[in-house]
Amino acid sequence: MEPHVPRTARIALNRPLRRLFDYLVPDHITLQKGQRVTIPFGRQTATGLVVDTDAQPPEGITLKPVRSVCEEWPALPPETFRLLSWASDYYQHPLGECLFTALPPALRRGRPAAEKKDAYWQACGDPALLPGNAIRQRELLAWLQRQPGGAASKQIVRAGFTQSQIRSLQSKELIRETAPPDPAGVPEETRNRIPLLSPAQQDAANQLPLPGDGFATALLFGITGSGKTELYLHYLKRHLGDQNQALVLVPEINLTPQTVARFQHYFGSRIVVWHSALNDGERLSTWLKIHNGEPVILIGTRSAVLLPFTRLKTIIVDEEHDSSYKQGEGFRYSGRDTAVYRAHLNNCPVILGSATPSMESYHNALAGKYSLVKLEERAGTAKPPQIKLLDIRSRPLEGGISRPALQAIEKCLKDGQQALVFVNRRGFAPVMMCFDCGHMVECPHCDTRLTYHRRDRAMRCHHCDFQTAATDQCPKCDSDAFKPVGQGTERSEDILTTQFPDYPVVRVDRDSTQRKGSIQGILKKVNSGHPCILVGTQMLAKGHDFPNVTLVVVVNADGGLFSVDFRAPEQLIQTLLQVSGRAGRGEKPGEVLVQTCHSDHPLLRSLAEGYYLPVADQLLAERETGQLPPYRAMAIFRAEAETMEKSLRLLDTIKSRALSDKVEIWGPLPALIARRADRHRAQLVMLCDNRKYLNQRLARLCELLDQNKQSAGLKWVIDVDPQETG
DNA sequence: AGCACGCCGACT
DNA sequence: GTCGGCGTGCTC
Repeated sequence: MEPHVPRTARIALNRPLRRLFDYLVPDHITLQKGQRVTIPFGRQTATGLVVDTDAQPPEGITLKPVRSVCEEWPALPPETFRLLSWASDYYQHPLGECLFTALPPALRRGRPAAEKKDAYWQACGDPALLPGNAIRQRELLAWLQRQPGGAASKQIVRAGFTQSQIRSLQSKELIRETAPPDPAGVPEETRNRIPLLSPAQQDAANQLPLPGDGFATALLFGITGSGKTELYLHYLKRHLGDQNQALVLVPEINLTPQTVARFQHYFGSRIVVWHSALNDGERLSTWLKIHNGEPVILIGTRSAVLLPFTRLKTIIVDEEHDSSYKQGEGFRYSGRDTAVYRAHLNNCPVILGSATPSMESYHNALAGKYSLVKLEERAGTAKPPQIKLLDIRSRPLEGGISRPALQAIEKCLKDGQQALVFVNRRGFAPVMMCFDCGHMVECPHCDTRLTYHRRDRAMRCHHCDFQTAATDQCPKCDSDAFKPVGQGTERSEDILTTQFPDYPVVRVDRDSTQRKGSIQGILKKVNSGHPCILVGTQMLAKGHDFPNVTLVVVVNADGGLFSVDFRAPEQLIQTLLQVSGRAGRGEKPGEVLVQTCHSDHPLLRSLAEGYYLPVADQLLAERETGQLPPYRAMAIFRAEAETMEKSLRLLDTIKSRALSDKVEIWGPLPALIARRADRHRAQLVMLCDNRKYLNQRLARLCELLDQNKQSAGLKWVIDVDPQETG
């Protein structure tokens, strides 16, 4: 008879540890991968996820038993589990933290996987029965009597009452629980409603890979205004099937009520959203829906790709080039790339849509890994805008705007149309400067200048939380000639207001849209069609549609042309085209004026032709010459410590361990912003034409770094496929 | 990440 | 004399 072999489970915890822990499995418990358990961990009790069963436990350690299972089913279904294991390995991030990011906050904290149902209350008694001192209870009862169909506890609390007042009224039987009313407002799916496609759209639609045909990636190159969204809607309507799930990834800024409403128009309550503004309850409820296999179409941002879909049949990644798909800290995954891998695991199609595809996706399309589907015709009768380069060398500028641009704006307004002034603020924020001694105020904790905020006359650091009141005199020489410089939107707004006093100037940027709902007000005003000038940054380039804008002026296009960041030119071109797309939708043709000091720059000249792919070809050629991504895989080691020497020394040891003729190493060098919040930062760039090899090297380096304990205060991270090279 | 253990400064 | 600062080390 065999000796009794105890059953064990290998468990991952939500801790920044590149280690797993083994536990005994009591006889009455059976476990499978992805299941959530409660375990003793040190002196505390923790929630863990089963990663493996009956693995060989390390010797010389007495295993503790698993305390209990949280639920009988795996919180992470097999495909989701494999996706996260892959991501942990690919991005060199601890498995436990990766797995836990796929759980809603409630489940991370060990709460049960059940919805707390929100009790619904209805008034049913006479307020006269209440004692005279129960003023708030009487008010609540009166309030509740005014609510037709009753109200949820949540609403009652929001109206200013408390849970204990509800309980008191319940015990006196003056209110009773009722069934919640049917969710109103969201229409049911209208089965035969389907968007009408133009011949060009239909042609593109016919080329897309279908669910059921297995894994395939399509790059849908659709110019702005070509109607990609109709295409998605049509595709899902035709091919998804009513029992299946679909995932539509969008950048945070594009997940607007308008977008959601457009999807709801065709799919009603099948549409479900996932984004950063959801609260814990909403997150849990949506997560459970997805896990249960309800046939939803989920529109979500980056992290939606990690949800536990069980009937996923199609993935769409809209604006696939958008850099916000890459998480910039912690688990630094790319939502887009993870979506492609998910489609592969799931054997289903994935559609990457963009008017300005990323170099990565375009390269894959050219290499035949992705199919390239083109949609190069604007929907309706709209014509593509004319892009003109306006060389501003030795031209006088007012608030950053040249005479010819002002004249164009004037003409546009006189013709009864709207103009959009785009301030490309990459690297241009207003700073306070002394015009006598040239002094600029720097952050005491970072190697950055403080930026000036006119609204509250404060100077702030964009890299830490330091702020201070702006002074009227130069803090160094006391001169009165201490003024904000730079090309902030506020400056341009001033100039335009004085130049065109008869027309409204509407500023659209972070500051002016922060108040909730104010963007709606702005849109309403602008969409009324009266001539006006819109001034803004990045926000203007994305999402919102301004059908009456016929002129776009780009104040400053040069920021990205000669940057140290190899992705800057690509991002510049994408932004310029994106903002150009704001001009002349509908009947009116658009004009775009790009102010530049380098009108002979090949990229800009190519852009002025109005077509993206030739510019993309040029950008790709530059990447190939430099052997940069996507031609080689890139990873960055970043280190920070209380001194630069410490950071550089660590990276030097990493470099010596990583040296190989297969890997090219740059640095170590201080980061672009070398000191941030009093920490000194440096980085080491690694390039390799064999991604697998680089990945193995990185894994080995992590192992070594984990074994040798670092001196205190020294922190390091790996960024695979970095978006920011500074 | 937590949490405990541990060894040095200002206090009832 | 002790309360508590956060440096260091460990968690199956």
